[in-house]
Amino acid sequence: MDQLPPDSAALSPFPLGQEPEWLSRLNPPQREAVLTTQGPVLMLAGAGTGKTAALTARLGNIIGQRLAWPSEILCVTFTNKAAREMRERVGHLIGPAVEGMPWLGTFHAIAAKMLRRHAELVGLQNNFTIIDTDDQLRLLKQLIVAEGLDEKRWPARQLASCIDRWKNRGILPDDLDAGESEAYANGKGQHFYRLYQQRMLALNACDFGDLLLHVLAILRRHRDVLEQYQQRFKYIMVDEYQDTNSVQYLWLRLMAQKGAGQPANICVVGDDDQSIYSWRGAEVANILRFEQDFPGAKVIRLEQNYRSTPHILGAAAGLIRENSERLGKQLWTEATGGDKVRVIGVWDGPEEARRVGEEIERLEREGLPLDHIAILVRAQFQTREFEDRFISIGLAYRIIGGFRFYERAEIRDALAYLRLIAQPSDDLAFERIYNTPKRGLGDKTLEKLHRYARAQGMPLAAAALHIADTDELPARARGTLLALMRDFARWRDMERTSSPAELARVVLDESGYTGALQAEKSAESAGRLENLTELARAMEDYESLGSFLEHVSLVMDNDANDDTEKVTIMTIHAAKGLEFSHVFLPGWEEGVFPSQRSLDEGGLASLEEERRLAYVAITRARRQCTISHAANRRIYGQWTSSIPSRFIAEMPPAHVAEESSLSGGASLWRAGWNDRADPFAHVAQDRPQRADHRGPGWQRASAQPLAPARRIAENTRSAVSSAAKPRLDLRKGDRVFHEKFGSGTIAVQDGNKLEIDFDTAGRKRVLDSFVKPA
DNA sequence: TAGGCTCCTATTTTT
DNA sequence: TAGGAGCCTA
Repeated sequence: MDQLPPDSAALSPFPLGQEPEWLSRLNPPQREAVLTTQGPVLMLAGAGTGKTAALTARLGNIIGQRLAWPSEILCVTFTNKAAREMRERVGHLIGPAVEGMPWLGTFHAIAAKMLRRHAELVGLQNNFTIIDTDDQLRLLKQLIVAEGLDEKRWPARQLASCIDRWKNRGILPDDLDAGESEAYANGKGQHFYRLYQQRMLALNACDFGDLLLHVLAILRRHRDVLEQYQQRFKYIMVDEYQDTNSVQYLWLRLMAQKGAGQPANICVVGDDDQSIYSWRGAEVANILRFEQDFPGAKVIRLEQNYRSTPHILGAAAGLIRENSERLGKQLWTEATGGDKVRVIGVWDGPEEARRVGEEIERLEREGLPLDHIAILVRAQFQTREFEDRFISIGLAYRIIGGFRFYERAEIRDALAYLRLIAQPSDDLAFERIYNTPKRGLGDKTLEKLHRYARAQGMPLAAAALHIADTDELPARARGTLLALMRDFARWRDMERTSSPAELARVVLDESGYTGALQAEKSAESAGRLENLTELARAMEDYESLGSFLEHVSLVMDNDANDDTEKVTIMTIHAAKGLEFSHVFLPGWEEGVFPSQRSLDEGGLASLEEERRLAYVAITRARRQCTISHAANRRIYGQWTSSIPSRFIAEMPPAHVAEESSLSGGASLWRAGWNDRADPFAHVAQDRPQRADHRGPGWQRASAQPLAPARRIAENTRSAVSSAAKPRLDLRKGDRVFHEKFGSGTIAVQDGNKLEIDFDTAGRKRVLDSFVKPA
């Protein structure tokens, strides 16, 4: 493995001794992947094997060798983050030439770009709107109700997920077979799918699935367009190929086709063992049959892992070996030593959070920065336990996930205003804001508007203007509508002369939106106002409203620009592609992980996906991986007891160290229980909201003999952290604002820790970095 | 029309 | 448990 294959030197296009550093530091398989520039290549890259380095080096080599211009390379990723990272890293290799890579981006961004060029071929205008799931659901709901169906019996969500699935597979309404149509409302699936697509065209709108589906339809129906792209793209590269769905696959295959006898220059990178998005339409089969799809494909395995210790790799490898249907890889590392994967059994959820918290405090005392530590969970609800605990012990954490920036209600509202300015026919945007902020326009008015708009065949905004001339509406509603439409006319004028950011600020102000939020004065409203400010700030980078709107629907994500050291809490899905020195994996219990739903539905395939998820989780860790399982857990307010996850037993014992607090803890508890009236009153004080829990788990946890030890740990900790400098701008008695708890008054200041009497949430201990002066 | 009350549901979520 | 959605009443 560490010997260069004989032909390797010959492969090098550089004279001996003059190789650039980025090439010579690659290992042999990476090098082979970089230097194989003709024909299809499948790069099977295990976790932590330097996949991105190889991929960017390959790009750099192709451009550096002048095998293609940057504009002749199609390079697709799944996330904006990956695209950004790739652009940056290639930039380091080839310099400003990277600016000329217009076709490096996410599938959706690239598809949108193509679609804007050829929109008329599918009946759209090139300024079509890209709608999000929220708009999609509202639209579907309208259709369902309009067709006289009970929306409760046949939820819009269900229809949305059917349509999504069909689109992911490249099925148009006409191609849908009767069996599939059965999936919604007794065979009405096809009917609704067709209605929805018609409505989308009428609205000049696309959902995410449409972007790819429309482009596929164009490529299939218009040879000239297809050939144009086939000729343009001399090279195609695809990251995370195991996550492609059918449309993406068909799309790539069409584009990669060359004339007879010419090999397709397509290079895909992926890892079948890290395929965890089948529920979003990803087809592992795409990567499994790459060699058949592209005959003569060279398969290159990247198996040398640069991330984890042998024990971590061994545990992960043993686990994933339980799966069938694998291309098979054997990860290895030159690293030696390191701890075994730890498995800890605890009594219940709160104890688990306590243990993890103590462990993290210990690591912190040993000098490990908090941002090297992550807690990776199967499902969002698991984060709460940790959040509660970390707040009470004053441990800095950050939760990744939940709402993305542009999914927040206030951002969507603001965007709806802007969309309606850019496109008066955007009915969905109109509906969203016509009574936001509240201006006294209700359902009755909207219904009339709808009727009028349909009868006249015009968009809602136009109908609003027209109807104001009639007696259809009461005078007050008429006046309000007219005023609103006048505002829009004014904003549209302004759009031509002002920057998007300026326009946004004016619109939010003049519409009364910010005013309404300011008047609200709730814990959330302050945060919302801040988000709106942030939105306007983000718009400053854009020339036109149109370019901003395109960007926001496809590319905008909120990387918390927060550089303080914090423990990261997130789902395993969100952690794919990341690495941490120390990783905690809580909740490895049957029913939680693997999740109950995957056990109930989906059979073996879905169990194997859970197992891949476990594999991804373990391989995030560089030095230490700690798995825990609790005997009791409260899920949806119900105490449930569970057994350890099967995945624990599937890891080879040689790489695992098991410890349990259960036997010792429980027997000690039994011995001492009668002697103590309420030995853990202080625990209850910590969490008064939990004092009424009388479930067995709670009682046992309260009685945990670990608690005194914990008290000591906390004392030690505060002795240490008293040294942390208090903030000079805060003092006892000051009014402050906390994002989660709202406003309150500082009662105690202890180093960087505060005890605050919150107006609504009561007294809490928090870190001063979490509050700001009110 | 708006706010209050009750009922219902509940993974993962790159775009 | 908790949040959202829909229904009902002032």
